[in-house]
Amino acid sequence: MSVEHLKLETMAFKSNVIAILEIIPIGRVMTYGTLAVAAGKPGNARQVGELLRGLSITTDHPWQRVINASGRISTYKIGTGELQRALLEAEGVRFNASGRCDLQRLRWFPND
DNA sequence: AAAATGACTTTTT
DNA sequence: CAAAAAGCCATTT
Repeated sequence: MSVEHLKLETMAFKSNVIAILEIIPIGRVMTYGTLAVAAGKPGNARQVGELLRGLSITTDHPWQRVINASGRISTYKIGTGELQRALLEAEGVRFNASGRCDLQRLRWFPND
């Protein structure tokens, strides 16, 4: 495989992630890991996070619908996770006392 | 080119 | 159940 091809592959991965991100229904969530799987690169959860960081929060993308595998907010490491939580609560996502949401019920996958 | 990094995840304490 | 360790992999130093 050529280096060029690999580069195109990661570019495709990134646009896939964005495309999927855009169609996550309001009030539903995806984890970094499953989003990576849906975009065609299992094991690349961290790279999904990297990409989302690049979107720099103020965009129109529904970045708030991506959370970690334990059902919690992960953005506190780069800023305040309060914003993400508020945005999610505004669309109906509830969080329990330990900061977790019901992943079993709210997890979404294309073709759910 | 080797080592560190990190919006992660899974397994093991 | 919470915390630590180990695994992971593209990107950045």
